[in-house]
Amino acid sequence: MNPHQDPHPDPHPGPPPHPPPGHPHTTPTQARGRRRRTTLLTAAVDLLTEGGFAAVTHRAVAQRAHLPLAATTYYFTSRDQLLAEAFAQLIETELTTTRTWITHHGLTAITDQVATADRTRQLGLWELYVHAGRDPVLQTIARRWTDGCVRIIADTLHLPPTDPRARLLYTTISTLWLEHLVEQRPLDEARTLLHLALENTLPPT
Amino acid sequence: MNPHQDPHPDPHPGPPPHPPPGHPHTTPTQARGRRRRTTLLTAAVDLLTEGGFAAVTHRAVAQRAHLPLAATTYYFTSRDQLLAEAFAQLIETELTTTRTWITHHGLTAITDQVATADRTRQLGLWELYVHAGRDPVLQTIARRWTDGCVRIIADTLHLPPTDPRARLLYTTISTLWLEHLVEQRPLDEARTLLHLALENTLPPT
DNA sequence: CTAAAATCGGGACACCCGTACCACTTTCAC
DNA sequence: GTGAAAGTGGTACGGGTGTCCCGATTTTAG
Repeated sequence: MNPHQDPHPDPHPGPPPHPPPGHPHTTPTQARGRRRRTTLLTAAVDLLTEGGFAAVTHRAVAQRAHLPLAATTYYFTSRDQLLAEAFAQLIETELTTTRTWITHHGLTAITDQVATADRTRQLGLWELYVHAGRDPVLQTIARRWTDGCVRIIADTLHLPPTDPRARLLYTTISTLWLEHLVEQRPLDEARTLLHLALENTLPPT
Repeated sequence: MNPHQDPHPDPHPGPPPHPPPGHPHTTPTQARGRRRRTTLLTAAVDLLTEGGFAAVTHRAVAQRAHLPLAATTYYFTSRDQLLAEAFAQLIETELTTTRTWITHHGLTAITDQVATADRTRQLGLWELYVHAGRDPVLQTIARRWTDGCVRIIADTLHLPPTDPRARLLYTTISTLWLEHLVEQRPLDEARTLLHLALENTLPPT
């Protein structure tokens, strides 16, 4: 990932009056800059969902955003940071999307939501999720993802957020989802198993 | 993945007397060659489990196997084929390992097996599993993996291989495993949930 | 023993990558 | 207005990658 490692040891330490000469690497102060930054970010998210993980390169992102190559290094310290922010944004939108879907269609319709949504998009999501196991920064984002999903299930079933039954149901849904995505197993099996899981964990009152 | 695409359109079709001049790309006829091929394969598996997915490059594999770079392209048509075979082998060994573990220690001890085993190794496994969603060849191997795991659970619980309860239990175990791997959640929670799942799906007789 | 087939391995090609450089323009505080 | 700060973008560098070429070597068939 890092061809060179710290080619500028900065022989004269001390509080830099500013980051190098230029390079905000955070939220820019000017309006256009902020717009550009978010443009780059959404371009990164799109690439992530299309070609997965390896498709998010500086050049590809810049081209997708119709910005020069140097813009990516200007607004983001490194590819890793870009990836992390893209991951976080992807997860937030995904969480709100599924939450509204479930409140409208009910929990058991989650199988249809999975079937409907963009397959490669979800593959990119899981790809990055697994990759998070090797990167502490991404790891916290991954936890946010799992917690969010469990929370949605708990809310839908009117359970307390920490009820182990919600957690348990999520484990089943998660695997069914991932298997459908990766192995393209038929949806009927997933539906059947989901109903079975619901009966097991929430015996009919 | 493919810098060039088919630079040799082979203007004179017809059954090639042999693959190009050399290049078996399958099991070699000579003993030494067969040994070399498996050496490369295990080197690929090792790299896969250490650095994940992106670490399996021709050069890295060759160096690990103490063979020249050209050996990798000689015994495997492409990096993708190498990856596929490494994936298949990794899964077979993993399946037999967990099977013997479970028959010795019982199903609920699976959490300890997960805790014991090499973390990066399992991350590489899941990484490739998700990647299989984009590659039909890997997809069949991924199915073999899931089916094998379900089969192990069914056998352990003396259930018929297609019993949905075994399938359901696997979904829970799978997610708990993956979450422990990626998010490094505490093992206690996993143990508790596993017991809960067992009680739910197999009510005490 | 000999020729053909299989195998070997060093080097090269073409490409893509992340990042840094640096002259240039725009924006903004005073 | 004016100078500093922020932003901009073409370009270059050093490195890694998959794959191929092709002469040299080994194995094997006849």
